[in-house]
Amino acid sequence: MFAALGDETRLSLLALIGQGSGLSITRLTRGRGVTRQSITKHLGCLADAGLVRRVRRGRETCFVLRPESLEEARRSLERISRQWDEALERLRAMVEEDDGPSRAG
Amino acid sequence: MFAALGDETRLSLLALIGQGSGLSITRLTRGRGVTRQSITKHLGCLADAGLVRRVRRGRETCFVLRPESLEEARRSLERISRQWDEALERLRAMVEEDDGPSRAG
DNA sequence: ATTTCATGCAACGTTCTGGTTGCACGACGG
DNA sequence: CCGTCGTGCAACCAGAACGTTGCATGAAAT
Repeated sequence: MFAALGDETRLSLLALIGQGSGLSITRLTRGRGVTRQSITKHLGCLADAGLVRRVRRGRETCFVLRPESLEEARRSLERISRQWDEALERLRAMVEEDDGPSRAG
Repeated sequence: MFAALGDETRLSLLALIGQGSGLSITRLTRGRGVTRQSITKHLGCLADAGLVRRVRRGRETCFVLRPESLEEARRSLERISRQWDEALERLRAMVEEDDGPSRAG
């Protein structure tokens, strides 16, 4: 999922979808200087990561955001930050004694 | 930066660094089934993305987390979610009238 | 029915990425 | 000093990712 977010095109695509929910592929392709197929692939990638959802509307395929996934990503990041905090606190505790981190792993 | 997070190895590396700050490259390589050089590259990638910082300690190079960057990533995600919320509200406003989103773009 | 529009699929080429090997260098311990 | 440990750098390879072209299909407009 972070891999899906890790591409410039996909990230901007995601932002665009977030702004105007329900945009078609052709619409999403405008002004990017790449072909529609390329965008289609990126969109597939985003959908595959669960970040967007495909909605068929007549002859066009529209995409809508799935905020739940974004939330999930944020939580992952938060978890890592939190580990950092805990590590810091543990470190501080160790410094109190003068033994050192012999069994740190 | 999301690209840096988008790799399984790097993500776990980041988590490990978060747990035991100040781990050396060789230490970080243990039990991964890949060579030290590979890990070195990943670490360079993380450092390049500003997610970790290199700290030279004698003959070994240790890595420490930079929580600020994680925070920044979380904010990006939050911004996109937020856009979604706003879009939703705008959409609702349109439905109130009975015209529909004809000039959505 | 025909034309046009929006897509989907598959094959292909090029560029990145992740991983490996081999070698050189600086730091630590005896 | 000498041997060992932990790194850094460069060359190289295989597989994945990005992007393109060409063609086929279903829906909307005329």
